[in-house]
Amino acid sequence: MPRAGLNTERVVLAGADLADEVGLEAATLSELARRLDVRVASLYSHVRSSQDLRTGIALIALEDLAERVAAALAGRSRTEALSALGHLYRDYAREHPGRYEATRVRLDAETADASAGRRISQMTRAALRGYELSPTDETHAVRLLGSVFHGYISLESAGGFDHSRPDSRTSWLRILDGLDAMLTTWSGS
Amino acid sequence: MPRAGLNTERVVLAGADLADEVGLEAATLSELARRLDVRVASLYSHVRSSQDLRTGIALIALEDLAERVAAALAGRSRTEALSALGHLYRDYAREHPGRYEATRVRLDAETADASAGRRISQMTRAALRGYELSPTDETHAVRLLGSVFHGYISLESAGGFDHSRPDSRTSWLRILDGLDAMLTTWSGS
DNA sequence: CGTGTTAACCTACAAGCATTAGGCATTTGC
DNA sequence: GCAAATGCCTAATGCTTGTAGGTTAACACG
Repeated sequence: MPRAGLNTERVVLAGADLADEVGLEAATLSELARRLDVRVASLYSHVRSSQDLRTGIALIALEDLAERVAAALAGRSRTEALSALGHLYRDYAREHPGRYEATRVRLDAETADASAGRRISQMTRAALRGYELSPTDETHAVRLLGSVFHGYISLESAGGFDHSRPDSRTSWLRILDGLDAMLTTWSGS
Repeated sequence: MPRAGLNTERVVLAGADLADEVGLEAATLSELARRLDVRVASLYSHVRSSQDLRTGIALIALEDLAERVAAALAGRSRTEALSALGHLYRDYAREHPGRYEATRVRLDAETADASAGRRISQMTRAALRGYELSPTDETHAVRLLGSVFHGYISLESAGGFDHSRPDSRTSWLRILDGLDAMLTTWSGS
């Protein structure tokens, strides 16, 4: 019988696609094996554990995001950069819900440090430079943006804004606008 | 042999406590049965399913929160109300991490409608009245606050702000301050 | 004080997932 | 063509959820 010809990368990629389809929770090794037409035990040659698969998906997602962040921020600053970042995250979460979910799994310190996560926060920080905040406020701002982006996306994907007016996109625009104004105000304080 | 004397309320309460201790994910019916010194199957007399238990925990948590929100908002408006709300959520999430997590489980429309969640959003809306926003902006503001609170708490509890300066509380204060300023600005637009 | 009903609890079982151990077969490098 | 590495397998264990159906304690009532 012919082999599937798997390796770690292919397994994790297939895992990421599966997570996008059925949600991270439901992206089990069993289901993955079924899709790859392979026995569950075989996956353990490529992935250490179920948790390890999730970590792998998270790393892929962070790489994806870092790439998009870099592209989105090129040549932009302040209002434009902020808006680009906001839309980017929201779009990514819609396009790749499973991968996005995975970015919230806890990584141990070393893994997190070696991940694209660091690059992302550095780029975000750099994008905020246009607001001319104090270094401390820059940190607060990075945390604020992370919170709003993640929080909004999370509530939205949980269906929190469905069936209620105004539509979600309108709120999103208004919020990005508000954040821009807020950071502009921070410049002076 | 003596009976444990359980009923739905006691089981769900014990489930909530368990979730606070070990996390919502790890609060399984098996573990719960172990703690209550009862067989797993017996729990099915009180709870329809594992998901049903989680829903029950969510409803408890929403009740808890509604109560606290009501107390926190009494006699406060604008800056004070916003700050009280912010601290309240953050404190609750620290005090009852499992219950807080449960507030994020998807509820079906009827359940959500009958839950304390509605009351919470109504009270939140009322608290914002002091900013004299347009009805539309009031909705945007409720969504923004929900996003920031949930997002920050989520990132913080995932350890995102550990081992980095300035400490998390300082950022939290700064962010609440910024939100207040932002809503104040919205009044005029 | 029996007696019947209800509710609490049980045993037994089936099915799904994660994980490990150990073995066979296909590729690949030499 | 052969050895080593790699890919995949079967088998078995343990944990979780969930269902079916049986037993017994508690309690109200004649």
